[in-house]
Amino acid sequence: MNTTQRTDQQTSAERRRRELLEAADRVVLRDGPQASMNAIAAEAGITKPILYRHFGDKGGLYAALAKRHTDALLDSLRAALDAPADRRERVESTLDTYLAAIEARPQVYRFLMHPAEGSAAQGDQGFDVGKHSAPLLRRMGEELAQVIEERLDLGPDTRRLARVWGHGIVGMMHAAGDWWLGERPCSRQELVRSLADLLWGRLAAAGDRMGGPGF
Amino acid sequence: MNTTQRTDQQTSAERRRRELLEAADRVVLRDGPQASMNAIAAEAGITKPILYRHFGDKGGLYAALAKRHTDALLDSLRAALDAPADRRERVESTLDTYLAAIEARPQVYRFLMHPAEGSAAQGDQGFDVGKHSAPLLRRMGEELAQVIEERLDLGPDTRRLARVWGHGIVGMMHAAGDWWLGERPCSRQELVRSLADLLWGRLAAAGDRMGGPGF
DNA sequence: ACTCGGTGTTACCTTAAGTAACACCGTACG
DNA sequence: CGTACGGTGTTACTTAAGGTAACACCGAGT
Repeated sequence: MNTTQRTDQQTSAERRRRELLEAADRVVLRDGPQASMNAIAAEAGITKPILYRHFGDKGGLYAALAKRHTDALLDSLRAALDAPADRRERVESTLDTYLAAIEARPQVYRFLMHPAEGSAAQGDQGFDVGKHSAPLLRRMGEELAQVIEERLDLGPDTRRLARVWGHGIVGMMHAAGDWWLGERPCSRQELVRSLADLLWGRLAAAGDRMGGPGF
Repeated sequence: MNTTQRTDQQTSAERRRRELLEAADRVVLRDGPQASMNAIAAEAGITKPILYRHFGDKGGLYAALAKRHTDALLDSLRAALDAPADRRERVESTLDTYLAAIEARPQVYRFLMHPAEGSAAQGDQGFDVGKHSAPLLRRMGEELAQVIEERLDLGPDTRRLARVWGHGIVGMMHAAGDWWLGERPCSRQELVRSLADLLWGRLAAAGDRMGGPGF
Protein backbone atom coordinates (compact mmCIF):
# COMPACT_ATOMS: atom_id res chain seq x y z
CA MET A 1 0.00 0.00 0.00
CA ASN A 2 2.97 2.16 0.51
CA THR A 3 3.59 1.88 -3.19
CA THR A 4 0.03 2.50 -4.24
CA GLN A 5 -0.17 5.43 -1.91
CA ARG A 6 2.92 7.00 -3.26
CA THR A 7 1.81 6.32 -6.77
CA ASP A 8 -1.56 7.89 -6.15
CA GLN A 9 0.03 10.93 -4.67
CA GLN A 10 2.48 11.20 -7.49
CA THR A 11 -0.15 10.91 -10.16
CA SER A 12 -2.31 13.40 -8.31
CA ALA A 13 0.56 15.82 -8.02
CA GLU A 14 1.47 15.30 -11.63
CA ARG A 15 -2.07 15.77 -12.78
CA ARG A 16 -2.23 18.97 -10.79
CA ARG A 17 1.02 20.05 -12.35
CA ARG A 18 -0.35 19.39 -15.80
CA GLU A 19 -3.47 21.38 -15.01
CA LEU A 20 -1.38 24.27 -13.78
CA LEU A 21 0.77 24.13 -16.88
CA GLU A 22 -2.30 24.19 -19.05
CA ALA A 23 -3.65 27.21 -17.22
CA ALA A 24 -0.30 28.90 -17.60
CA ASP A 25 -0.40 28.02 -21.25
CA ARG A 26 -3.73 29.72 -21.72
CA VAL A 27 -2.50 32.87 -20.00
CA VAL A 28 0.69 32.97 -22.00
CA LEU A 29 -1.33 32.43 -25.14
CA ARG A 30 -3.43 35.42 -24.20
CA ASP A 31 -0.93 37.80 -22.60
CA GLY A 32 2.32 36.80 -24.19
CA PRO A 33 5.53 36.23 -22.27
CA GLN A 34 4.68 38.97 -19.77
CA ALA A 35 2.02 36.94 -18.04
CA SER A 36 2.36 37.45 -14.30
CA MET A 37 2.36 34.75 -11.70
CA ASN A 38 -0.76 36.28 -10.20
CA ALA A 39 -2.57 36.08 -13.51
CA ILE A 40 -1.55 32.47 -14.02
CA ALA A 41 -2.61 31.54 -10.52
CA ALA A 42 -5.96 33.26 -11.03
CA GLU A 43 -6.49 31.44 -14.31
CA ALA A 44 -5.78 28.17 -12.56
CA GLY A 45 -8.23 29.12 -9.81
CA ILE A 46 -5.61 29.10 -7.06
CA THR A 47 -3.03 31.45 -5.56
CA LYS A 48 0.63 32.10 -6.02
CA PRO A 49 2.30 29.97 -3.33
CA ILE A 50 0.97 26.84 -4.97
CA LEU A 51 2.63 27.72 -8.21
CA TYR A 52 5.84 28.25 -6.34
CA ARG A 53 5.50 24.94 -4.55
CA HIS A 54 5.18 23.19 -7.88
CA PHE A 55 7.72 25.05 -9.96
CA GLY A 56 10.10 26.73 -7.57
CA ASP A 57 10.14 30.09 -9.24
CA LYS A 58 8.97 31.80 -12.37
CA GLY A 59 11.94 30.53 -14.31
CA GLY A 60 10.98 26.99 -13.34
CA LEU A 61 7.42 27.40 -14.52
CA TYR A 62 8.51 28.97 -17.76
CA ALA A 63 11.12 26.30 -18.30
CA ALA A 64 8.53 23.58 -17.81
CA LEU A 65 6.16 25.35 -20.15
CA ALA A 66 8.87 25.86 -22.74
CA LYS A 67 9.94 22.24 -22.51
CA ARG A 68 6.51 21.02 -23.54
CA HIS A 69 6.32 23.16 -26.63
CA THR A 70 9.94 22.63 -27.47
CA ASP A 71 9.60 18.86 -27.26
CA ALA A 72 6.54 18.93 -29.45
CA LEU A 73 8.19 21.09 -32.07
CA LEU A 74 11.36 19.05 -32.02
CA ASP A 75 9.33 15.90 -32.63
CA SER A 76 7.78 17.39 -35.75
CA LEU A 77 11.16 18.56 -36.94
CA ARG A 78 12.71 15.15 -36.40
CA ALA A 79 9.92 13.59 -38.40
CA ALA A 80 10.52 15.97 -41.28
CA LEU A 81 14.24 15.39 -41.07
CA ASP A 82 13.84 11.62 -41.13
CA ALA A 83 11.35 11.38 -43.98
CA PRO A 84 12.39 9.22 -46.93
CA ALA A 85 13.30 11.76 -49.59
CA ASP A 86 16.39 13.37 -51.03
CA ARG A 87 18.37 15.93 -49.14
CA ARG A 88 16.94 19.04 -50.67
CA GLU A 89 13.41 17.82 -50.10
CA ARG A 90 14.15 17.04 -46.49
CA VAL A 91 15.67 20.42 -45.89
CA GLU A 92 12.70 22.18 -47.43
CA SER A 93 10.26 20.05 -45.50
CA THR A 94 12.05 20.78 -42.23
CA LEU A 95 12.11 24.50 -42.89
CA ASP A 96 8.45 24.38 -43.79
CA THR A 97 7.56 22.48 -40.64
CA TYR A 98 9.24 25.06 -38.48
CA LEU A 99 7.69 27.98 -40.30
CA ALA A 100 4.24 26.41 -40.23
CA ALA A 101 4.56 25.98 -36.48
CA ILE A 102 5.51 29.57 -35.76
CA GLU A 103 2.86 30.77 -38.19
CA ALA A 104 0.17 28.74 -36.48
CA ARG A 105 0.91 29.94 -32.94
CA PRO A 106 2.91 33.14 -32.94
CA GLN A 107 2.26 33.81 -29.25
CA VAL A 108 3.79 30.51 -28.28
CA TYR A 109 6.64 31.17 -30.62
CA ARG A 110 7.32 34.57 -29.07
CA PHE A 111 7.22 33.05 -25.63
CA LEU A 112 9.75 30.41 -26.60
CA MET A 113 12.09 32.77 -28.36
CA HIS A 114 11.92 35.77 -26.09
CA PRO A 115 11.40 34.36 -22.62
CA ALA A 116 13.46 37.09 -21.02
CA GLU A 117 10.61 39.50 -20.49
CA GLY A 118 8.78 37.25 -18.18
CA SER A 119 11.59 37.02 -15.75
CA ALA A 120 14.38 39.48 -15.52
CA ALA A 121 12.22 42.53 -15.97
CA GLN A 122 11.65 43.48 -12.38
CA GLY A 123 13.21 41.46 -9.68
CA ASP A 124 16.68 40.94 -10.97
CA GLN A 125 16.02 37.51 -9.55
CA GLY A 126 15.54 34.60 -11.83
CA PHE A 127 16.92 34.03 -15.25
CA ASP A 128 20.37 34.81 -16.33
CA VAL A 129 19.62 35.92 -19.83
CA GLY A 130 22.91 34.67 -21.14
CA LYS A 131 22.30 31.23 -19.75
CA HIS A 132 18.63 30.62 -20.46
CA SER A 133 18.17 32.64 -23.58
CA ALA A 134 16.26 30.80 -26.22
CA PRO A 135 16.94 27.23 -25.18
CA LEU A 136 14.84 26.14 -28.11
CA LEU A 137 17.36 27.54 -30.55
CA ARG A 138 20.19 25.79 -28.80
CA ARG A 139 18.41 22.48 -28.71
CA MET A 140 17.46 22.70 -32.36
CA GLY A 141 21.01 23.62 -33.25
CA GLU A 142 22.43 20.65 -31.38
CA GLU A 143 19.93 18.24 -32.88
CA LEU A 144 20.60 19.41 -36.37
CA ALA A 145 24.33 19.26 -35.75
CA GLN A 146 24.00 15.65 -34.73
CA VAL A 147 21.97 14.77 -37.79
CA ILE A 148 24.50 16.45 -40.05
CA GLU A 149 27.40 14.75 -38.37
CA GLU A 150 25.76 11.34 -38.61
CA ARG A 151 24.79 11.56 -42.23
CA LEU A 152 27.29 13.75 -44.02
CA ASP A 153 30.87 13.15 -44.87
CA LEU A 154 32.72 16.44 -44.58
CA GLY A 155 36.26 15.23 -44.16
CA PRO A 156 38.34 15.48 -41.00
CA ASP A 157 36.50 18.54 -39.74
CA THR A 158 33.09 16.93 -39.90
CA ARG A 159 32.45 17.25 -36.21
CA ARG A 160 33.18 20.93 -35.96
CA LEU A 161 31.55 21.80 -39.26
CA ALA A 162 28.41 19.95 -38.29
CA ARG A 163 28.00 21.88 -35.08
CA VAL A 164 28.71 25.25 -36.63
CA TRP A 165 26.34 24.50 -39.45
CA GLY A 166 23.66 23.15 -37.16
CA HIS A 167 23.54 26.33 -35.13
CA GLY A 168 24.03 28.51 -38.16
CA ILE A 169 21.23 26.95 -40.16
CA VAL A 170 18.88 27.07 -37.22
CA GLY A 171 19.72 30.72 -36.72
CA MET A 172 19.10 31.43 -40.37
CA MET A 173 15.74 29.74 -40.17
CA HIS A 174 14.85 31.56 -36.99
CA ALA A 175 15.81 35.05 -38.09
CA ALA A 176 14.22 34.71 -41.49
CA GLY A 177 11.09 33.31 -39.86
CA ASP A 178 10.93 36.10 -37.32
CA TRP A 179 11.24 38.74 -40.00
CA TRP A 180 8.77 36.96 -42.27
CA LEU A 181 6.23 36.61 -39.47
CA GLY A 182 6.35 40.35 -38.90
CA GLU A 183 6.22 41.54 -42.49
CA ARG A 184 4.69 38.70 -44.45
CA PRO A 185 6.53 39.72 -47.59
CA CYS A 186 5.88 36.49 -49.41
CA SER A 187 4.27 33.08 -49.12
CA ARG A 188 5.67 30.41 -46.88
CA GLN A 189 6.68 28.28 -49.79
CA GLU A 190 8.56 31.11 -51.44
CA LEU A 191 10.43 31.69 -48.22
CA VAL A 192 11.28 28.01 -47.91
CA ARG A 193 12.58 27.83 -51.45
CA SER A 194 14.60 31.02 -51.05
CA LEU A 195 16.29 29.73 -47.91
CA ALA A 196 17.00 26.37 -49.46
CA ASP A 197 18.48 28.15 -52.47
CA LEU A 198 20.76 30.04 -50.11
CA LEU A 199 21.89 26.82 -48.48
CA TRP A 200 22.42 25.32 -51.92
CA GLY A 201 25.09 27.82 -52.77
CA ARG A 202 23.22 30.21 -55.00
CA LEU A 203 24.90 33.09 -53.23
CA ALA A 204 28.34 31.98 -54.35
CA ALA A 205 27.12 31.16 -57.85
CA ALA A 206 25.32 34.44 -58.52
CA GLY A 207 26.69 36.82 -61.09
CA ASP A 208 27.72 40.39 -60.33
CA ARG A 209 25.28 43.09 -61.21
CA MET A 210 27.87 45.49 -62.71
CA GLY A 211 31.59 46.20 -62.83
CA GLY A 212 33.86 45.75 -59.85
CA PRO A 213 34.46 42.71 -57.74
CA GLY A 214 30.84 42.50 -56.61
CA PHE A 215 29.56 41.37 -53.25
CA MET B 1 21.10 86.43 -27.65
CA ASN B 2 17.84 84.66 -27.79
CA THR B 3 19.43 82.35 -30.31
CA THR B 4 22.71 81.96 -28.48
CA GLN B 5 20.83 81.34 -25.29
CA ARG B 6 18.71 78.67 -26.82
CA THR B 7 21.75 77.15 -28.49
CA ASP B 8 23.67 77.13 -25.25
CA GLN B 9 20.83 75.42 -23.50
CA GLN B 10 20.49 72.88 -26.24
CA THR B 11 24.16 72.02 -26.31
CA SER B 12 24.19 71.87 -22.55
CA ALA B 13 21.22 69.53 -22.55
CA GLU B 14 22.78 67.43 -25.23
CA ARG B 15 26.08 67.26 -23.45
CA ARG B 16 24.26 66.19 -20.32
CA ARG B 17 22.45 63.57 -22.33
CA ARG B 18 25.72 62.24 -23.68
CA GLU B 19 27.18 62.12 -20.19
CA LEU B 20 24.17 60.23 -18.92
CA LEU B 21 24.41 57.80 -21.81
CA GLU B 22 28.05 57.19 -21.07
CA ALA B 23 27.28 56.51 -17.43
CA ALA B 24 24.51 54.14 -18.48
CA ASP B 25 26.98 52.50 -20.80
CA ARG B 26 29.41 51.84 -17.98
CA VAL B 27 26.69 50.31 -15.83
CA VAL B 28 25.41 48.11 -18.62
CA LEU B 29 28.98 47.05 -19.31
CA ARG B 30 29.27 46.04 -15.71
CA ASP B 31 25.82 44.67 -14.86
CA GLY B 32 24.47 43.52 -18.19
CA PRO B 33 21.01 44.29 -19.47
CA GLN B 34 19.51 44.13 -15.99
CA ALA B 35 21.07 47.38 -14.89
CA SER B 36 18.47 49.29 -12.90
CA MET B 37 17.60 52.91 -13.35
CA ASN B 38 18.75 53.55 -9.81
CA ALA B 39 22.15 52.08 -10.54
CA ILE B 40 22.52 54.12 -13.69
CA ALA B 41 21.49 57.29 -11.93
CA ALA B 42 23.95 56.59 -9.13
CA GLU B 43 26.75 55.99 -11.62
CA ALA B 44 25.93 59.30 -13.27
CA GLY B 45 25.96 60.99 -9.87
CA ILE B 46 22.32 62.04 -9.99
CA THR B 47 18.90 60.57 -9.24
CA LYS B 48 16.20 58.84 -11.19
CA PRO B 49 13.80 61.63 -12.16
CA ILE B 50 16.54 63.26 -14.23
CA LEU B 51 16.96 60.14 -16.28
CA TYR B 52 13.24 60.09 -16.84
CA ARG B 53 13.23 63.74 -17.86
CA HIS B 54 15.87 63.01 -20.48
CA PHE B 55 14.74 59.65 -21.81
CA GLY B 56 11.07 59.29 -20.93
CA ASP B 57 11.25 55.77 -19.63
CA LYS B 58 13.62 52.86 -19.42
CA GLY B 59 12.80 51.81 -22.94
CA GLY B 60 13.79 55.24 -24.18
CA LEU B 61 17.13 55.14 -22.42
CA TYR B 62 17.83 51.64 -23.65
CA ALA B 63 16.81 52.55 -27.17
CA ALA B 64 19.16 55.53 -27.15
CA LEU B 65 21.95 53.37 -25.78
CA ALA B 66 21.30 50.63 -28.29
CA LYS B 67 21.26 53.07 -31.16
CA ARG B 68 24.79 54.22 -30.40
CA HIS B 69 26.27 50.75 -30.37
CA THR B 70 24.19 49.62 -33.28
CA ASP B 71 25.31 52.55 -35.39
CA ALA B 72 28.93 51.92 -34.51
CA LEU B 73 28.74 48.22 -35.32
CA LEU B 74 26.90 48.86 -38.56
CA ASP B 75 29.61 51.28 -39.60
CA SER B 76 32.30 48.63 -39.14
CA LEU B 77 30.23 46.10 -41.01
CA ARG B 78 29.65 48.47 -43.90
CA ALA B 79 33.38 49.09 -44.10
CA ALA B 80 34.09 45.36 -44.26
CA LEU B 81 31.35 44.90 -46.81
CA ASP B 82 32.72 47.69 -49.02
CA ALA B 83 36.37 46.70 -48.94
CA PRO B 84 38.03 46.09 -52.30
CA ALA B 85 38.29 42.31 -52.45
CA ASP B 86 36.47 39.40 -53.98
CA ARG B 87 33.14 38.23 -52.70
CA ARG B 88 34.32 35.39 -50.53
CA GLU B 89 36.91 37.58 -48.87
CA ARG B 90 34.34 40.27 -48.18
CA VAL B 91 31.93 37.80 -46.67
CA GLU B 92 34.60 36.36 -44.42
CA SER B 93 35.78 39.78 -43.41
CA THR B 94 32.24 40.87 -42.54
CA LEU B 95 31.60 37.75 -40.51
CA ASP B 96 34.89 38.25 -38.73
CA THR B 97 34.12 41.88 -37.98
CA TYR B 98 30.86 40.94 -36.36
CA LEU B 99 32.34 38.10 -34.37
CA ALA B 100 35.26 40.19 -33.23
CA ALA B 101 32.83 42.83 -31.98
CA ILE B 102 30.74 40.45 -29.93
CA GLU B 103 33.85 38.74 -28.66
CA ALA B 104 35.40 42.00 -27.53
CA ARG B 105 32.34 43.22 -25.60
CA PRO B 106 29.99 40.40 -24.78
CA GLN B 107 28.05 42.45 -22.24
CA VAL B 108 27.20 45.04 -24.84
CA TYR B 109 26.33 42.29 -27.23
CA ARG B 110 23.93 40.69 -24.77
CA PHE B 111 22.37 44.03 -24.10
CA LEU B 112 21.79 44.65 -27.78
CA MET B 113 20.44 41.21 -28.50
CA HIS B 114 18.26 40.75 -25.46
CA PRO B 115 16.91 44.23 -24.77
CA ALA B 116 13.52 42.92 -23.82
CA GLU B 117 13.93 43.73 -20.17
CA GLY B 118 13.94 47.41 -20.84
CA SER B 119 10.31 47.76 -21.60
CA ALA B 120 7.69 45.57 -20.07
CA ALA B 121 7.50 47.30 -16.74
CA GLN B 122 3.96 47.02 -15.56
CA GLY B 123 0.67 46.73 -17.23
CA ASP B 124 0.84 44.99 -20.53
CA GLN B 125 1.89 48.37 -21.81
CA GLY B 126 5.37 47.83 -23.12
CA PHE B 127 6.60 46.05 -26.06
CA ASP B 128 5.15 44.16 -28.81
CA VAL B 129 7.96 41.67 -28.92
CA GLY B 130 7.50 41.16 -32.60
CA LYS B 131 8.01 44.83 -33.22
CA HIS B 132 10.91 45.76 -30.96
CA SER B 133 12.76 42.52 -30.67
CA ALA B 134 16.42 42.80 -31.46
CA PRO B 135 16.38 45.89 -33.63
CA LEU B 136 20.03 45.32 -34.34
CA LEU B 137 19.29 42.07 -36.11
CA ARG B 138 16.59 43.69 -38.18
CA ARG B 139 18.75 46.60 -39.17
CA MET B 140 21.65 44.35 -40.11
CA GLY B 141 19.32 42.16 -42.12
CA GLU B 142 17.93 45.09 -44.04
CA GLU B 143 21.36 46.54 -44.73
CA LEU B 144 22.70 43.27 -45.98
CA ALA B 145 19.60 42.79 -48.10
CA GLN B 146 20.19 46.12 -49.73
CA VAL B 147 23.82 45.33 -50.46
CA ILE B 148 22.88 42.00 -51.95
CA GLU B 149 20.18 43.51 -54.07
CA GLU B 150 22.45 46.24 -55.36
CA ARG B 151 25.33 44.03 -56.28
CA LEU B 152 24.00 40.64 -57.24
CA ASP B 153 22.01 39.57 -60.22
CA LEU B 154 19.58 36.88 -59.11
CA GLY B 155 17.03 37.07 -61.88
CA PRO B 156 13.47 38.35 -61.57
CA ASP B 157 13.23 37.46 -57.89
CA THR B 158 16.29 39.42 -56.88
CA ARG B 159 14.41 41.76 -54.59
CA ARG B 160 12.73 39.07 -52.56
CA LEU B 161 15.71 36.76 -52.51
CA ALA B 162 17.95 39.57 -51.34
CA ARG B 163 15.74 40.34 -48.36
CA VAL B 164 15.27 36.73 -47.35
CA TRP B 165 18.97 36.10 -47.65
CA GLY B 166 19.89 39.28 -45.84
CA HIS B 167 17.87 38.31 -42.79
CA GLY B 168 18.79 34.67 -43.08
CA ILE B 169 22.52 35.26 -43.27
CA VAL B 170 22.41 37.70 -40.40
CA GLY B 171 20.50 35.18 -38.35
CA MET B 172 23.01 32.49 -39.18
CA MET B 173 25.84 34.74 -38.11
CA HIS B 174 24.03 35.73 -34.94
CA ALA B 175 23.06 32.24 -33.80
CA ALA B 176 26.43 30.75 -34.60
CA GLY B 177 28.11 33.65 -32.83
CA ASP B 178 25.91 33.32 -29.78
CA TRP B 179 26.62 29.63 -29.50
CA TRP B 180 30.33 30.10 -30.16
CA LEU B 181 30.59 32.83 -27.54
CA GLY B 182 29.12 30.50 -24.95
CA GLU B 183 31.11 27.37 -25.73
CA ARG B 184 34.20 28.57 -27.54
CA PRO B 185 34.51 25.31 -29.43
CA CYS B 186 36.99 26.66 -31.97
CA SER B 187 38.92 29.71 -33.01
CA ARG B 188 37.23 32.68 -34.56
CA GLN B 189 38.84 32.09 -37.89
CA GLU B 190 37.72 28.48 -37.99
CA LEU B 191 34.19 29.63 -37.29
CA VAL B 192 34.36 32.24 -40.02
CA ARG B 193 35.62 29.74 -42.57
CA SER B 194 33.02 27.16 -41.57
CA LEU B 195 30.19 29.64 -42.01
CA ALA B 196 31.54 30.87 -45.32
CA ASP B 197 31.80 27.26 -46.46
CA LEU B 198 28.16 26.79 -45.57
CA LEU B 199 27.19 29.85 -47.58
CA TRP B 200 29.31 28.58 -50.44
CA GLY B 201 27.17 25.52 -50.87
CA ARG B 202 29.30 22.89 -49.22
CA LEU B 203 26.20 21.48 -47.58
CA ALA B 204 24.65 20.63 -50.93
CA ALA B 205 27.91 19.33 -52.31
CA ALA B 206 28.78 17.04 -49.40
CA GLY B 207 28.70 13.28 -49.90
CA ASP B 208 26.52 10.95 -47.88
CA ARG B 209 28.16 9.11 -45.05
CA MET B 210 26.52 5.74 -45.78
CA GLY B 211 23.66 4.14 -47.66
CA GLY B 212 20.24 5.70 -47.98
CA PRO B 213 19.28 9.09 -49.33
CA GLY B 214 21.35 11.00 -46.75
CA PHE B 215 20.51 14.31 -45.16
C1' DA C 1 -8.82 10.41 19.06
C1' DC C 2 -4.46 12.04 17.09
C1' DT C 3 -0.87 13.01 14.14
C1' DC C 4 0.90 13.79 9.45
C1' DG C 5 1.37 14.93 4.57
C1' DG C 6 -0.61 17.52 1.13
C1' DT C 7 -3.32 21.47 -0.46
C1' DG C 8 -4.85 25.85 0.17
C1' DT C 9 -5.09 30.75 2.04
C1' DT C 10 -3.92 35.55 3.81
C1' DA C 11 -0.71 38.79 4.67
C1' DC C 12 3.57 40.23 4.21
C1' DC C 13 8.58 41.58 2.35
C1' DT C 14 11.63 43.31 -1.29
C1' DT C 15 12.92 45.41 -5.50
C1' DA C 16 12.40 48.30 -9.21
C1' DA C 17 9.74 51.36 -12.48
C1' DG C 18 7.72 55.64 -12.64
C1' DT C 19 5.86 60.23 -10.61
C1' DA C 20 4.46 64.34 -7.77
C1' DA C 21 5.84 67.97 -5.24
C1' DC C 22 9.09 70.80 -3.59
C1' DA C 23 14.03 73.30 -3.41
C1' DC C 24 17.84 75.83 -5.50
C1' DC C 25 20.01 78.98 -8.79
C1' DG C 26 21.18 82.03 -12.44
C1' DT C 27 19.21 85.45 -15.36
C1' DA C 28 16.23 88.79 -17.75
C1' DC C 29 13.03 92.52 -16.57
C1' DG C 30 10.08 95.93 -14.21
C1' DC D 1 16.89 95.97 -6.18
C1' DG D 2 13.32 92.73 -5.90
C1' DT D 3 10.94 89.34 -8.63
C1' DA D 4 9.19 85.94 -11.79
C1' DC D 5 10.92 82.03 -14.64
C1' DG D 6 13.22 78.13 -16.83
C1' DG D 7 16.26 74.55 -15.86
C1' DT D 8 18.47 71.22 -12.70
C1' DG D 9 18.22 68.72 -8.81
C1' DT D 10 16.15 66.39 -4.65
C1' DT D 11 13.07 63.55 -1.37
C1' DA D 12 9.35 60.79 -0.80
C1' DC D 13 5.77 58.36 -2.64
C1' DT D 14 2.78 54.94 -5.47
C1' DT D 15 2.20 50.74 -8.00
C1' DA D 16 3.18 46.25 -9.63
C1' DA D 17 5.46 42.08 -9.56
C1' DG D 18 8.34 38.19 -7.67
C1' DG D 19 8.77 35.55 -3.73
C1' DT D 20 7.90 33.78 1.20
C1' DA D 21 6.25 32.85 6.09
C1' DA D 22 2.79 31.48 8.86
C1' DC D 23 -1.36 29.65 9.53
C1' DA D 24 -5.90 26.69 8.23
C1' DC D 25 -8.16 22.66 6.48
C1' DC D 26 -8.80 17.81 5.25
C1' DG D 27 -8.35 12.93 4.49
C1' DA D 28 -5.91 8.67 5.74
C1' DG D 29 -3.43 5.51 8.65
C1' DT D 30 -2.16 3.98 13.75
